[in-house]
Amino acid sequence: MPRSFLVKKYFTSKRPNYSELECQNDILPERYPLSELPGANSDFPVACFTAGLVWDVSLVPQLQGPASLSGLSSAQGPLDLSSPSSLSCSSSGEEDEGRTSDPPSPEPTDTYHPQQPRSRRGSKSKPRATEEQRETTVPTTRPPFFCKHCPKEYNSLGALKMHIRSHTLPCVCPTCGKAFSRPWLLRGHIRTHTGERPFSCPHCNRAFADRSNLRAHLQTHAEVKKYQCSTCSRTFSRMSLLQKHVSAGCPHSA
DNA sequence: CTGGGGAGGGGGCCC
DNA sequence: CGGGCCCCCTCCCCA
Repeated sequence: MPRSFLVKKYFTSKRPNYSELECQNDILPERYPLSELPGANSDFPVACFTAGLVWDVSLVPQLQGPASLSGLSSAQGPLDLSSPSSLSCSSSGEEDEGRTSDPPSPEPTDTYHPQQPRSRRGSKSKPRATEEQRETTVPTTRPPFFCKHCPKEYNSLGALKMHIRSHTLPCVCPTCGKAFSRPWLLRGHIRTHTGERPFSCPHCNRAFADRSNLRAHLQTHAEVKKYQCSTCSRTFSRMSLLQKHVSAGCPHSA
């Protein structure tokens, strides 16, 4: 979903790293929305094979791990259509536990359980390196914060609150009533109603409502794609395709 | 069956 | 501390 329809200020100290995307393509992204394409590393494709830019299937954890912890995908339970309240999200969502589609936590106790040590980081498949580092190098002195809806835990209240929104889904689409955890998810969803597609491909005429989808699309233009089979060296634009390739039995594996 | 688009979710970072 | 945005990932569906 458009996680990025919100035009943003680029040129700030922090820039999105699109080099990964574009380096495999030769054209400069003039039509890229927001003119944001990175200082285009128009490196040679091969140069992109650095630091894991091309995924080797051997490095991929067990395909399809517990990946889908997003039990919310079908979180379309009974929505509270009574108060669409435009695009605004009811910020008091943390309290109304009724809307979550997640099964209640086995331990429906309180939200915070300082002191109870549990496994850190209970979700994302691939934590960012910086965070990884931080966690290993900086001894966490603060007690973890536990979600009362699920077993997840966080080191900061802010992170926990953010997570809880995925249970309470305070942002409701005024058009169809679908609920989302964050305002920008809702705004992206609204694009599906309006048909707005601000992200156009610099290589073809296609346009997308979601930057992530454009990014995936750009892979289809790349000669050398991001995900590579360690056996036959064939590359794929998506992890899922690589997984299929492997599970279907790479012709070169036997 | 494969490749690709559409839609959505999550955590982290910066302001 | 919260909002906004980023990147990454996944699932579903269709050509």
